[in-house]
Amino acid sequence: MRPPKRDELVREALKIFYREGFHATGMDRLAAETGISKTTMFRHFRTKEELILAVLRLRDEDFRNWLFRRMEEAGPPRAQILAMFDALGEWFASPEFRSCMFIKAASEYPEPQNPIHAQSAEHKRLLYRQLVKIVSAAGATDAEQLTRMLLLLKEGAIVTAHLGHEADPAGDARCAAETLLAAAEI
Amino acid sequence: MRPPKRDELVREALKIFYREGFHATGMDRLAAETGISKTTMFRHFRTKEELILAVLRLRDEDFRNWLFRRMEEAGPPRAQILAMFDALGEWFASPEFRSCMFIKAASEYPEPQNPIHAQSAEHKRLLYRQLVKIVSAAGATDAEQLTRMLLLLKEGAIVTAHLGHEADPAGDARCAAETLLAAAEI
DNA sequence: TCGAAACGAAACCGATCGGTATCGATTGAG
DNA sequence: CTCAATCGATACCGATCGGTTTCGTTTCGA
Repeated sequence: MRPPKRDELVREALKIFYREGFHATGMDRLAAETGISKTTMFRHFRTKEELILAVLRLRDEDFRNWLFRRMEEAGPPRAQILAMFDALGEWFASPEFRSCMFIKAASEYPEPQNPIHAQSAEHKRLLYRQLVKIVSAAGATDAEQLTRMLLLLKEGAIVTAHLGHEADPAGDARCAAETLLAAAEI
Repeated sequence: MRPPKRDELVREALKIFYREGFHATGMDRLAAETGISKTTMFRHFRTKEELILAVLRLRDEDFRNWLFRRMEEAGPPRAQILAMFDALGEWFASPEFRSCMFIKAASEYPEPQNPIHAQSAEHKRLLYRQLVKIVSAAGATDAEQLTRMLLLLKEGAIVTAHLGHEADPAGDARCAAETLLAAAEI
């Protein structure tokens, strides 16, 4: 039982930051809602920013693990790519869905040199590197370009699902992705 | 010279909110940076939220006017659609670019029933209605679905340009759009 | 059993939050 | 000229911000 409170804090803070936003969530309310004292919080993290960075690290791990595990279950590369959009659709349908944590973080910390912004960008870079392997395996001629296009659809679907009236952004994205794959002879 | 300060305030507040975020910008600092006294600010707007809503109304008008005027210059419907992505590319290249104001607003006010969130959603809806006419004129069989797909690319390009390492998200989006148009026989 | 480390309760810090109150100066239309 | 509306300066309000300090309690391995 070394630092269990630290992990518990990061997990709980993730939920609250995701639900309410970063600036809107004060450390006092964080302490009240998690049941973890402010003293303990600031013993593990010297600043709020450090806590946020830890939260984003956890989210990056959780999200990429979840997404690519879902995709792997689909079988061959082409099916894996399309399965990404099916997974997104399930995510959007959950009542807790409130857009992408990293898009939100970058929105609240807009300067590119900000550590929180930079770490959010890193998440997107890792996603890209992971996806480009699958697109390559699917036999794409220009796998990098196709990957970038597919990720545009993914990001667009996320913000549209959060902001939109649209019935099924994940389905639209999947449909567009099928067209892109067909044009790439995949 | 009826209420010139009001308009000036909204214009200046737009810049600052866009640059720094909503929660991060206090009314005191807004007064200091605009040179308009807090007294006057609160005479025109009863709350910060009312000011933000006015800012978003202005932004909605400005952005849609700018974008669709740019598109009209391109000539026929198909060229107009592609011109949207060229316009985005120019926007991304400007040093003041910091993502989409409405995506940011929805990020900071995540609950759908929040007035700021709702008004941001309304902007996206107006964009959709305007674009679907052009896509229809281009001769699309399912203009609504095609419009939704094109807007996914647009939103994806915006967040990727803000968050990304990517060299040219607008170019990638345009390229994907060309594929979608070709598949729709346009 | 002892000591170090992890924890909590609570008070405290200066700064800033959104918003108000008071009062006097400026201005423009009748 | 007058009167009402617009504006600014300044001080103020209670609440909350991120962060610290103090001190007492719990826990667990050596």
